[in-house]
Amino acid sequence: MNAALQVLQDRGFIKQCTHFEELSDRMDKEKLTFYLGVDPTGKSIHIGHMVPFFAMHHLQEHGHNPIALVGGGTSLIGDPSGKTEMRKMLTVEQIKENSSALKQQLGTVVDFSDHNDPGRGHAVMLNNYDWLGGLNYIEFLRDIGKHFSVNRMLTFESYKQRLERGLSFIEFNYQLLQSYDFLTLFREHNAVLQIGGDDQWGNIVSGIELIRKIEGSESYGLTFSLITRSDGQKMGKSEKGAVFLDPELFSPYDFFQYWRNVNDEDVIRFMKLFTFLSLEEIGEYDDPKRNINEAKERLAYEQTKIIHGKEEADKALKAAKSMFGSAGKMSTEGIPSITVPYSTLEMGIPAIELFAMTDLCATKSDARRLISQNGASVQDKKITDVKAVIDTSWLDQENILLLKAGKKRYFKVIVEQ
RNA sequence: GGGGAGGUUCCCGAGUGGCCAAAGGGGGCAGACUGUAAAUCUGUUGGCUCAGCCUUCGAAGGUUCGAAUCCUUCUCUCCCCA
Repeated sequence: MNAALQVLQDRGFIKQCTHFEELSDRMDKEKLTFYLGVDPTGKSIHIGHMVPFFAMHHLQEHGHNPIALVGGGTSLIGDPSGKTEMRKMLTVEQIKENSSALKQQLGTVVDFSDHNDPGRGHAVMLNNYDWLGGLNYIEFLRDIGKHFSVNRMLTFESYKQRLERGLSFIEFNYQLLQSYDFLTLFREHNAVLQIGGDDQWGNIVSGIELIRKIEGSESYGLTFSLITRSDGQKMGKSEKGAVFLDPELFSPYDFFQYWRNVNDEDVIRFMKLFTFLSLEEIGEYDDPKRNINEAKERLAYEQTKIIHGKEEADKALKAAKSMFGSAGKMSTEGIPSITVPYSTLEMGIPAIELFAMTDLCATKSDARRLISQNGASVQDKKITDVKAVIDTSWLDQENILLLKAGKKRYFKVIVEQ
């Protein structure tokens, strides 16, 4: 088997492939250009979207050339695959904004630079709005639409589900546009392989058929397992909402904690998918005699390093160790914080208000609840009185208040003179 | 175009004049147990100046001492027929 495919196989990425043998042979002979569609539906992607990008990374490292295709045109429509409802349509401006943020985030795993490393492929980012935006409806129907059979489209799993609940015509066209994307990239960039999550299987296959019908050429599709957690929770969802890559939306410390707390059953699998550690090294952690918490810590560290950089990863690790470690001086670096003026504390501030100011509690009622349920601490002292007041006597020598909610959510309040 | 069913608190989903801040489940949070895990059990889950008050049941009006519940108009969704 081709080396690059072997890597993906061994790491547990691959779900389905249109013609595996043929693709493998071809990848042995030449460096391919392949593409992956990304929907710019938000300011930030979250880790649930990352699997295909890690796959992209591995392929790039083997010399193949990635195209990250931003769905600027298609997201004006919304892909019905796997969704129970129609998606919100976005404006062109929103999409532009989202796209640039996206590129930066993808840059953490895919190298978009103009490097001269001969072993590594060159990546580009394109936007399908460039060719979909000015499309002529009549021409499109005549040239592309005639190749699609409605009967066949209705047999696709992704449409079947939607037929129960209702499917608008606009969404029904999504498959045609995505197929047209593949055709365009095939023609203009010689892209012969499309990768994506397994929910994209139907759309990918359609694209391949379109290319075969119009160009008479072979192209390939490769999909990756949709990652589920062993507890059935959706990947990338946490109590704080989606685990975004944008540090503004989801702090590196919480990001680290998210990975630190994955289920036992998921650790090794996630190490393979979400880190660049060698399989040998991962194998060492996959040993029942070994403390599984070491593996979790490593997973959290490596993943944070990839997305937020070494510095943030070190900080998060250090903070985690001192917070949860038995002894030693607390290191509060890397813990999410807010800054308040000294005067706020001088008069004393109700603990409820203090907690409500942080991300630990959404409202004062929330803070009240936390305290009455014995979940709130300041400087490691449990607050049991709902009416407790915090003043300057609580400050440590660095003028910091360390707040804790529950057993593992920390927040620090920096008091400025 | 005709006919029908609906829009309830984060989600699903009860409720059809006062006992409704609204059952039940899911999810979240907290506590117990632990390994910063899972599972399990318990509590909690609109806001606030918290024994009280304020704002919520698609939107706006109306009836009533009193409306998520009744009436009117509007709006959106789904289904059947054309």
